[in-house]
This record gives sequence, C-alpha cells and structure tokens, in this order.
Amino acid sequence: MIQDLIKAQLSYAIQQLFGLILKPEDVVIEKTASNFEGDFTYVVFPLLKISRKNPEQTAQAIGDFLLQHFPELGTFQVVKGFLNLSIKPQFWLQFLQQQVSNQNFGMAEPNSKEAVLVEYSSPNTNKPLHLGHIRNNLLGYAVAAILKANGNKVYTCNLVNDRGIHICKSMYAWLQFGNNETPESSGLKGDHLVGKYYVIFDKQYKQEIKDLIASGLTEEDAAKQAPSILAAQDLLVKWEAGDEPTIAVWKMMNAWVYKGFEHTYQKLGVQFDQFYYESNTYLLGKEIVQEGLAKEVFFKKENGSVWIDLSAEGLDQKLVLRADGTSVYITQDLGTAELKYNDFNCNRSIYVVGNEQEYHFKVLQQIASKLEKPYAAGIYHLSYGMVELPHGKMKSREGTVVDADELIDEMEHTAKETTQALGKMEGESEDTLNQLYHTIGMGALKYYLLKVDPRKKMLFNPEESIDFQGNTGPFIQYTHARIKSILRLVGNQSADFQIKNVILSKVEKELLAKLYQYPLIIAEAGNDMSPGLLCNYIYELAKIYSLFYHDHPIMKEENLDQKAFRVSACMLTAHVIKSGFLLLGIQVPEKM
RNA sequence: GGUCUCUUAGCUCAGCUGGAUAGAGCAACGGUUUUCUAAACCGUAGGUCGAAGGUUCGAGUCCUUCAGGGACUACCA
Repeated sequence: MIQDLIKAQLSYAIQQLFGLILKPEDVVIEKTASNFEGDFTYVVFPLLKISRKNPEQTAQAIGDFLLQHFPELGTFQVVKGFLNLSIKPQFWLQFLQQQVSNQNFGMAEPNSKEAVLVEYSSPNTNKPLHLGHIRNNLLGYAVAAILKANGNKVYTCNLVNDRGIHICKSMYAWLQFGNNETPESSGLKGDHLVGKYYVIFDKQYKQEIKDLIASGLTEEDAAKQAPSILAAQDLLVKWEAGDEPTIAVWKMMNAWVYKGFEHTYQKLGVQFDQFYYESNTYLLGKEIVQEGLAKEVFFKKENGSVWIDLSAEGLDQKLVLRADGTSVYITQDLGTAELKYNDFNCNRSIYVVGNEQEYHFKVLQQIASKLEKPYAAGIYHLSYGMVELPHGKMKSREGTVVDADELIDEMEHTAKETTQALGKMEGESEDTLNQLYHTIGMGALKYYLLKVDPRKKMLFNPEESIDFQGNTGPFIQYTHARIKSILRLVGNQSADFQIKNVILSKVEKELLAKLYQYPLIIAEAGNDMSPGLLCNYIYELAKIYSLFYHDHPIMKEENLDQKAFRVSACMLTAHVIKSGFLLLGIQVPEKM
C-alpha cells in the first residue's frame, strides 16, 4: 500500500529533520480534500513545537526532504499547515496494469483468518416476514460475505423460533376457526396463512379483554384470564408434554411456514449453512441451567424458579428458568450457543439481531462468561436499528407492517415499468426481461436498506417508495451496464498500453485512486461490520466513473495507448462494481 | 426512576481513529443528447451540525450539563 510507504517516508523525514522518533504506524495521513491538489495530506500542526518553525516552513521542509528521498512522489503543495502530496501518475497507471486482470482484486487470501459464525434472519414461525426482517437478512448476508472477502472462514446459520406461546396462538385460532384451511385449499402462501390466524387470535383476545374489563376486572387480570390466552397456554403445556395431536398440528403449520419462508429467502437470495430450531435447543439450555446451579452461578428461589444475579455488572437479576420448569428465551439461547460452538468451533460468533435485544445479549454474554464457557468472549451482538414507518414502528398484530413478499413484488413491478418506459430493452426475451426486473428491483431495495449505517434506525416511507435515480442501486447497476456496453464494442481488443504514452487527466487519476482504495474499504467494512461503507464507496466510484464517461470518449480516442488505458480503467471499474455489489448480495446486469 | 441510544439542508442519509470553505441523493429551479445507454452529466438555491459550557493549535467528531425523540428495564420472544 502506498499509504504505508508514505508513512514510512514521513517517519524518516521527521526523524532526520527534527530528531523526533515517530513510528510509521503512528504517522497519520489522510486523503487530500477534493478541492485541493494532491492525493494524500499530512498535517504538520502537531510538529510545530519541535520544528520551531511556522506551519508553512515546517511543511515545506518535509516536502523538500521527501522529494529527495521518495521516488513515487511527484510534487507537493503546502497550504498553511497542510502538506499535500501528489503521487506520480506512473504509480497509478502501474497499479491499473497490475490489477486489471486480477479476478480477486480486493479479496484477502481465503481462509487466512479465523473462522466466524454469523447468525441471522432468525424468524418466528407465527407470521410472514416483513421489512424489518428484510433488513436483518440483507445485513446478515452482506456481513458474512464481507467477512469472507476479508479472509475469514465464514459459516452462516438461522435460528428458527419455532416454539412458544406465539405459535400456539396461531394454532389455537386455526383450530377454532380454520375449518381445515390449508395453503392448497386457500391458495395462500403458508406463512401468510399462519399469520392470518395470528391476527385473528389477537383480535379475539383483545375483544375478550375488553369484555372482561367491562364486567369489572382490571386490565392486568383480564389479560391473564381471557379464555383464548388460557387456551393458548394450555396448548403450550401440551406441546411441551409431547401431546400427539398438538404436535401434529404444530408440525403441519410450521411446515407451511417453512415452505413460505423458503420462497421469500430464495427471492432475497440468502442462504444458510445450518438451521437451528429452538424446539431442539431449549432442552440443552435446561441442562446448562443445571450446570449453572451446580457451579453456583445461578440460584433457586422458593417457588423453584432459577435466577442469576447480575446486579454487580450493572444488570438486574434475571430469570433463566420458570417456576414450572419451562424454559424462557435466554434458556434457549444458552443451549443454542453451546450447540453452535460444538458444531462449528468458532471463537467468534456474530448475532445479527435488532437493538431492542441489547440487554438480552449482555445478559447472555455475562452468563456464558460466568459459566466459563470458551465462547463467551466471542459472542458479538451486531445490533441494528429498527426500520420505522412515517407513523412509527411496525407492529405485526396491528397490521402496520410492510410485508416482505408484497414489497419485493412491488419493486419488481416498478423496475418493469421504468424499464419499459425507457424502452431500451425491446426485443429481449421474456426470460431475460423478468430476470432483469428482479435484478433491478432487488438492487434498488437492497442498496436502499444497506446503505445506511446498520446501527442506526432508519425510516421507510412507502408513499415515496424507493428511487431508481441518484444514490441508488439501479444507478450503480446502470453504470455497470454502460461499461459493459463499451467493452462489447471494443471486443477482445487488447487493453495493453505503454505508460509513457498516456496522459492522466484529473478525473482519470481520481478514478484510479478510487479503485486503488477498494481493498482498504473491504477491510474497513469487515472491521466495522458495516456494509454501508461499501455502498458509499461503490457509489462514489460510480459517480467518478460517470464523470469520466462523460468527459472522455473511448471509441473515438486516436492515441491507442490512451484508448487502451481507458479500456483498462473501464474493465477494472466494472469488476470492482460487480465484485463489491456481490458482497452486498446485489446482482449487476450486462444491459439495462 | 435506572441503563443505553439518537438529534447534520424542506425530506432521506454520508462525514474514517479530532484537521482545510460540513458533503451526497431526492424534492425545487436552470442548462446539456447529429458523438461509447440522459436510470446520466453540469449549474443555482438550500446549514448558527438540537442548546450551552469545556478540553485542544484546531471540535459535526472527545468530555459535562440541558432539551427533545427512541429502545430496554416481564416467570414475552
């Protein structure tokens, strides 16, 4: 990396000129602001006390020294205390020549780093996926892909929350009002069918509460005594007891849901190495509770419930097992964590879960740590912000959700309309077109959701819908398609060029410098687990390329070296866009 | 009440470990197509970075206080 070279040179210069020993890795340089000439900037203000010169003189002295000793340095400019260094054009051109045919440009050596397990998606089986789940899925997929690009061995898993009171609610409502309705009989997608009964349950439950309050009960008592909730709880008890008819209904309804999810996952383009089901892991969780009791990490209250006291850690006392011996959320997660470690033996285990569960994961990590589990330190909660609608949070039971399947369909539909209105794809086959609509629609959706910092909550306004212009997935896909169009015209013509015959314009140099950054961005996105960084980068790249495209004709260029150089720049840009988008799970079309 | 978190242009968001005149997109207004795809490019307008202190040569960025959002604090998941 040229940055390392510059740091080393600066370190040497500072030592020679001012006698200060500054390790190269401690030298801070940054990218020169775009309104100044130069590639990298060193700020000399901190040196003034030692240099005993004014800022300009200090910067000038270092610049002069570097010019003598640093062959890659072309020129430098001093603006106040800022030393702006311009790297020689040959350097950028050489970089292009070296990387243009490197299919792995930006990627670290596969499996050169530790193994990581990424859990994401983790749906409940009582309702279909919504926009919030989409954010989770895209984030999980992208983070896994980015870590892989960073050389980690990456496994992905999906912990399905397939048991518990919520699924019993859907079951109860279906048993009451379902008349044996099935996905086949109704034509409803399985997860939507089950979700329908979840909503029916909630309606009835709310009505019962209302009636009970009217008959004199407090709200709290009413919520506990409503017949339907009692019935649902009864189903849960039967389920845990292994009651056969209950299990049969549960299996059937879950199977419907899984089939529905599979369809949605396929549309989203996500996949998993391993599925975990809480119906399998909660028993192991109970065993760990026993282990914790034996180690006196947990304690039992008179009624038999089991707790851990984390007040010394700034948390509360937390329940880990109910008085009736049934497990709670954390019980299951303890079991799953153990199982994951046994299966994959990863020291790092990432949980892509909403920020509403931060407390839960602090507790989980504390417990694992007190039980002296080897995986305790590696538990990492990738806590992302909620997707909110203009009127606030999405609530499944209240029907204020943006349904995943509907949204995906809408995106494809909009892509179709836009494409047809532009009329550039006439004469293409039906298959090609449908594929394209999917690529563009999902490109728009995925980019929209991934470009914002995962840790921040984000707003989604269905009325204004997702754009296809400006800082969007389709703009970047379009940039790629335009490049491919040129490359088709150029044919297999050689992209070899003589560096000495090429003149680099400002835009061309910026394009190369931007391409040069790609490996660094992948590393940053990996460290921060933030696909947004990659989105921003690819957008900036596409923007610079568009400017280059606008200003520099290729087919008409008569200087063959200059032309071949531009073709090379096109090739590498197309490659970086495609490769970067792949890490985000976004496809890129050859034509659009 | 306690813990955490957020507040940057009309709207949605960038702003890397503190550095130069705080940037994009959308929306608004104006311009660019006999020339490789106009889903593009260029320009105009739009800001006391929630408020006040503090640290520093230097603060959108770090610290404190305050205001206003949000999340969590369940024998729900």
